Amino acid sequence: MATQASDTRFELQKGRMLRAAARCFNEKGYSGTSLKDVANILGLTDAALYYYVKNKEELVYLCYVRAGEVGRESMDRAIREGRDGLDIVRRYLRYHLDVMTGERGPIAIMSEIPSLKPEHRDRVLDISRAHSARFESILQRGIEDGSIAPCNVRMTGNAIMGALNWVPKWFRGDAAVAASVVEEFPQILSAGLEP
Amino acid sequence: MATQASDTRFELQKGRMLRAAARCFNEKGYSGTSLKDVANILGLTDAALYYYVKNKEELVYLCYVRAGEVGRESMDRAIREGRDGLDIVRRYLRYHLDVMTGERGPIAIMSEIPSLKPEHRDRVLDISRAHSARFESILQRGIEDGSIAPCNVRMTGNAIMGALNWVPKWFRGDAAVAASVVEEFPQILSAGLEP
DNA sequence: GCATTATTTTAATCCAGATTAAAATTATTC
DNA sequence: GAATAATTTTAATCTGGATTAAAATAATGC
Repeated sequence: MATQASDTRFELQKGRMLRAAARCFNEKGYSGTSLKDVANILGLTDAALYYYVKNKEELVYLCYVRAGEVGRESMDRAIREGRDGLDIVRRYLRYHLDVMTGERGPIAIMSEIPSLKPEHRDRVLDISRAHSARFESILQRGIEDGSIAPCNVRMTGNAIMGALNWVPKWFRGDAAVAASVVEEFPQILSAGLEP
Repeated sequence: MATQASDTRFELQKGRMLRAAARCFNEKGYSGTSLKDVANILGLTDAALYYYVKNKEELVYLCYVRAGEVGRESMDRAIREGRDGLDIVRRYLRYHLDVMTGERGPIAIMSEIPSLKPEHRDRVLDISRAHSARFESILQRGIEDGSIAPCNVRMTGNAIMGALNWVPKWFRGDAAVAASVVEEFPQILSAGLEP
């Protein structure tokens, strides 16, 4: 057995597997996706996936953790580079959409959190809630620095994150559409925030 | 508001079943929902559901058809009553959210369309696409009558419908939150449309 | 009340797809 | 180029919830 963190081949293949799984889950739904479907994309047999993951539940869990990491990275970068609240929101949306629709995508929609085992479910919920809370605090910051009009940050956050999370539902990998999404979505979603 | 045969005992119970199923699917995910879960809410045994529905696939299908009908009714009413494009958009959002968060709700998130059997899947996709197309044409009408600023109606439609469709993901039946959603969401989602 | 129909339960079976163990292959090390 | 470790496959088993048939109960009409 390899020391997982250092073994590049193992980690590369595992990453490919998570992306293939995310694609399947988004396109075929959870129940409509068998391990065979995921394995086929990789040119493997379903049983081979068990070398990388304990079971299907863990596969889903890791897809969700990965989705969370990608979201956090986009937000980190936006906060680092943005000038004010509104600018950070727009950057976050752009960076995140860029990943979602690009090479590192797709990102799994978290539709099956409740069927994860308790520890995994709680972990994913924590990640998810922390992300929402961070986004709301960016909105709050924007209100305070005058770049965003006063609003209910909870509801506004729900609205924007909802539109964002729904993207994988209709986006199917078309590069032209991807460009259009990255270009226009941030503007569309943040237009209503201006004072 | 066709009440049709829905006042028979059979239809009433079937309606209750669909609402219970929608609630389970939204809260526990599709794979996390057994027929027993749905039956328990109704004080029945899982096998009893087969009196109302051929199988689980049909249960999901009917949840989605019902979601489509509710959406269409809200849109019909908004078009009937609205003054201009923007006003119709706002009314649609309010009417639809009112149903989603009210007594007739919840409405199932369509997460498992791909695992429906072909005829059902195609039917739901048709309904879903028609609904999106109608919404886009309302946006277009708003642009033409000057109530909405020129925009990419496809993308703007995707954004607004995404935020709307995501609501059942975080809304859990709290009446105070429901009031807040119905009150604020339409404004939040349409603020960016004004010229 | 009695016959008929509607609804629900009990008690099984069924089955697709997850999971596993062992064997086979492929890569790596020295 | 053996020896060892990493990866994948083959060929089963296992399993939980879906499904079904028949029997039991409740409702309705006459």
